[in-house]
Amino acid sequence: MSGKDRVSIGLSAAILAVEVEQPVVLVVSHDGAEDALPFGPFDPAYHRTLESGLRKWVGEQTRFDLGYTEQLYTFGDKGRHMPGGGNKGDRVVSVGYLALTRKGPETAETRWRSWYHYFPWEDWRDARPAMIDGVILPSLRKFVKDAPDAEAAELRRERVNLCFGESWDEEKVLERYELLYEAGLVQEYFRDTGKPPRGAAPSQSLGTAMLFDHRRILATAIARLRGKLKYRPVVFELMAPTFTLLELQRAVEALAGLRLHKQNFRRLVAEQGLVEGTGKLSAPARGRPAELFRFRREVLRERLAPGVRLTPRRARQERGG
Amino acid sequence: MSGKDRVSIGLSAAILAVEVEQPVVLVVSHDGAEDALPFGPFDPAYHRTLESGLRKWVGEQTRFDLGYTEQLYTFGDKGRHMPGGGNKGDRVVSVGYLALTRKGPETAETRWRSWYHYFPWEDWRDARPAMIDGVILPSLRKFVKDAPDAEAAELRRERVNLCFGESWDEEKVLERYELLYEAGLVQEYFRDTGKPPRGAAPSQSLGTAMLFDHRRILATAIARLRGKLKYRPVVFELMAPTFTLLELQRAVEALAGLRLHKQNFRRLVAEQGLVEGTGKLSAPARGRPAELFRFRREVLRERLAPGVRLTPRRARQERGG
DNA sequence: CGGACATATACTCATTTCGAGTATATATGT
DNA sequence: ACATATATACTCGAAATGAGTATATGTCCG
Repeated sequence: MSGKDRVSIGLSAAILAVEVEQPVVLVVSHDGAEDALPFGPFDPAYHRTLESGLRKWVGEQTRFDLGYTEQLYTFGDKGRHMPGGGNKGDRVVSVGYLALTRKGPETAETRWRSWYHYFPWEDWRDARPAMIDGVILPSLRKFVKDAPDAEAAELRRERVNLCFGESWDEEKVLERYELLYEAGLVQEYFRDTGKPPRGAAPSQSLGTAMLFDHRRILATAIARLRGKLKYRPVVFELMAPTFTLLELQRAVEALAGLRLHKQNFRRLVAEQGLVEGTGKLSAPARGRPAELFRFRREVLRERLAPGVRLTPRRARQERGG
Repeated sequence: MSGKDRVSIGLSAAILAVEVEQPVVLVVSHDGAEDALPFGPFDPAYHRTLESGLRKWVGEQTRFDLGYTEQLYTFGDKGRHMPGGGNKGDRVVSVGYLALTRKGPETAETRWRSWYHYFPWEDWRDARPAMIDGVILPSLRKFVKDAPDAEAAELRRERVNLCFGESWDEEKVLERYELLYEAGLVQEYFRDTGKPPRGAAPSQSLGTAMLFDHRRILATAIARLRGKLKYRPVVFELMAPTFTLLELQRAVEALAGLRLHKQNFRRLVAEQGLVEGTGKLSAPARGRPAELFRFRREVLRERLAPGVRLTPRRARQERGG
C-alpha cells in the first residue's frame, strides 16, 4: 500500500444516559454552531485498539469513563467530512460508537440533551406525536407524488408505509431519519446538497440538526440500543445501583419511546431473574413506597442470550442426513 | 490531523453460500500458505464509500457480484496485521464484511470450502461433536486450572460454561473461537504470540487455521448470520429461485448447525407468509415430490421486523407521565 | 382522623405460540 | 402389493403473553 491510500480515522461516540424519564445524549455545543457528538482522532502511534483510543480522549474531554461501549458502524462516505479541519484532499473514515453510562456532570463544552430533541417523532410515550400526521405524512405524500416515475413512486410509498405506516416499529430509527433526509425534511439535506428548500417551508424542518452526519450516527445508536434492550440486560448500565421496578420500567419506556404494561413488565423482569430485592424501600413523594432492587450481575455470565429461539430438535426424527 | 495519524484501510469479506447441506465460504488458498478471506485495500481516491470499494475489487478478483452485504466490524488492533506487505510502521485498520450469495464458480485463486472446516465444533446437526468432550473440554479444564489465581479461575470457569456448557447457543461462534484462542487451542495463538505450544499436543489444535485474523472475522460473520436468520429473511439470499420446503429447512440447518423440527418449521414459514407455492413439483430421486416454493419478495417491504416483542400498551392505564 | 389520591403488588383469565407428536397422502423400486 | 421414503395435515398439552381486576400501603389535606 502506498502513502496515497492512507486515510485518517475519526472516532465519534453517542454517549447515552437516562435521567428521570428523559433519555439523553452528550453533545458538544458551541453557540451558533450545530450540536455535535464528542469526537476525536484515532492516533495509531499511541492506541493499541480503536476502542482504547476512544476511551482515552473521551476521558480527557468529558471527565468520566464509558462503561458499556459497542462499535456501531464505520462510515467512509465521500463528502461526509468530519470536524477537526483535515488537510486538503484528506479522506476521513469515521467509526461510530455507542456508549452507555450514568448521567454525569456537564463541562464548559458539553451538555446532556434529550435525544427526542433531535428525533421528536420517536417519542410515542404520551401519544402518537402530532407532527407525524400534521407535518411528516403530508410532506412524505408529496415526496411520493414527486417521484420521477410510477415505479419509483411505488417504492417510495412502500418505504413511507414501513417507516410511518399503521404499525410502529420503534427500532426503525435510522430508516426513518434516512427517509426524512432523502425527502428533504431535515436541515442536513439542504446543507449537504446545497439545494434550496422546496415544498414544505424550511421552518418546518424536523428536529434539531447536528454537525456533519452525527444525527445519522445518533439514529444508529438509538436503533441499536432499542433493539438490544429486548434481548440483553443493557438497561442496567444506565440505572443507579438500586432502583424501584417502576423506575426501571420508566427507563425502558424512555429509551423505547413507548409505554409498557406495568404488571406484565414486572412479571417479565421477575421471571427472568434479572433483579433481586434489597429489602429496603424507596421514599417516594407520594404513594406507597416500593421495594428497591438491584441488578443481578451474575446473569451476565450465567444466562444465555434469550433471543428468539431456533429450537433444536430434541428427539430423533427420520434419518437426518 | 497530521500525516502521521494516517492509516491504511483493508477490506475483507466473508462471502458465504450454501450448497446441498454444506455451508461454504469463499477462500483464497495458495499451496503451502494459510487460507485467507478475499481481501483488498480501500482506495480513497477511487471509491466513494467503503462498500463500493469492496464490491469493486471483489468483482475483479472473484468474477461475481455480491448480493446482500453487511458491514461486520472494524478491527484496529495493533499486531493483527493484514496481507499486502505494508511499509514498516504502517498501521492497518481492517473492515470486515459479510456477503451472502449463491455458490458460483471457483477461480485459480479461490475456492469454496465448508466453514465447518474452520469450526468443526460448530456443527451439531448429526450429534454433539465428539471433539468437544474428547479434546476441547479437557483442555479447557486445564486452562481453568492454570489460571493465575482463584478469581481468574472462576471467571474462566464461567466462560467455559457459557461457551461449551450444558446448553448450546449456536450464536456464540465468536465467543467460542476467542476462548479457544486464549486457551491456546488454535494455531493462530502460537503464530501470533510466538509462544511454544504447551500442554495439549499441537497436533490437537482445532480446525484449520487462517491467515492473520481472518478466522476471527469468519466467526463474526457466522455469528451474525446465525443471529439474523431468526428475525430477517436472509436465508433466501442463499437459495435458488425456487426450492422445496425441505431444501429451505436443510439450508437453515446447515447455517445454524442444528436440526429442526420439520412440521413446526413449515408451520412457521407458512404462517409468516415468507413463501408462496409455484404449483410445480420437484422431481426427487425417492419419495413423494414436494411443491416448489419461491420467496415472497414483498415481505422485505411490507413486513415489520418480527423481533422479540416489546409490546406497547394498548389501553390507557394510570396517568402515564 | 378519614377520605381522596397515588402507587405497589398479587392474582386471574383467555389467547396465542410453541414443542412434540400422530395420521395420512403420494411417490419409487421390486 | 408392499417396503420405503418423503410430503403434508392435523392434534394436543405446556408455556408465554396481553390485558385485566383486586387489594395493600403509603401521603396529603381538610
